[in-house]
Amino acid sequence: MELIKRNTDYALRALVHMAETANDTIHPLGELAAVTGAPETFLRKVVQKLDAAGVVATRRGRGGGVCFQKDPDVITVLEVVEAVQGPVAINKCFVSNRECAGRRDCLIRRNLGGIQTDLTDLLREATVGTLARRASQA
Amino acid sequence: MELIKRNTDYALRALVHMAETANDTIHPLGELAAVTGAPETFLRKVVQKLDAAGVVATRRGRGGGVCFQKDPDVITVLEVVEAVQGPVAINKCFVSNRECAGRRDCLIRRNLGGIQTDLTDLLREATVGTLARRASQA
DNA sequence: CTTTTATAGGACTATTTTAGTCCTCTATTA
DNA sequence: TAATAGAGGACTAAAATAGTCCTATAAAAG
Repeated sequence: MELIKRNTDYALRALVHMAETANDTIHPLGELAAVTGAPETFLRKVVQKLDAAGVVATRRGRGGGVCFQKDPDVITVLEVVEAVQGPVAINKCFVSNRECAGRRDCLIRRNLGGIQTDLTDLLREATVGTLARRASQA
Repeated sequence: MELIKRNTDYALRALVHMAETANDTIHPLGELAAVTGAPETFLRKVVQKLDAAGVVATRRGRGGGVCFQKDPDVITVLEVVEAVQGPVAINKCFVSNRECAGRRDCLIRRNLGGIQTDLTDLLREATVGTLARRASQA
């Protein structure tokens, strides 16, 4: 099981690449696709989700592309994962209650809630900004 | 994304059920299937993996079934997840190096290793024994 | 005002993973 | 030796993930 799927992996690599230049630089998709190794059409879908989540902004037409919509230092890994993949859950009980419907007697729900919280906290501690700084220390 | 898939969910529910009786009680698969809501043939596969991992032992023939091979208090959730689903990884980089092949310059590998470690630690802290005790305090 | 460049967005397909079934075989014990 | 219970492999089904394609729209340059 992999927590971070390919789409989020592409997103993180693209965002860290962007964080290595001035924050208002506009990066065309072609550039991001080259840097991340993602197919450009696929990366576009990923970027659209980051846009919808308010992480990046996009511009069409000549000179268009992708730039940050907020400071990389306040963009958490959790935020990116959730924007691109959807909610992070330890199991079905924590995804819209569709499995256990919040039943009081649900074993998993009652016992693993703490792990769920700790996991999301972990993902909230890392930001795109910190990743970029650590990445640039060769 | 769900960290705990259905097979592991079944496994945990079955193990906690078993932990609520004497440790050497033999539970036929039919009983475990009824308690967990899993199809019996599917649950058998799950039990086989727990057996291979040394978590439970099985007996064939009349009066046969499944019992603990070690104390529920030393069976960690991580152990169950890994036995049933395979390795827990934050992303491809941490599954047999097949994506980044351990490259020094792999962004994800260098930066998210800490989260990987913290996550497995979380899953190691909970045991079947503690889950069972918390489940029985209605 | 039209050509060029670049993203938007939806429908579609392919691949992989997860879930579950089925059938034959072997072990156990009454 | 009949009945019961798991072993193990081949197979199918369903769902999630990954990726493609086509048409439309926006922006800027000429």
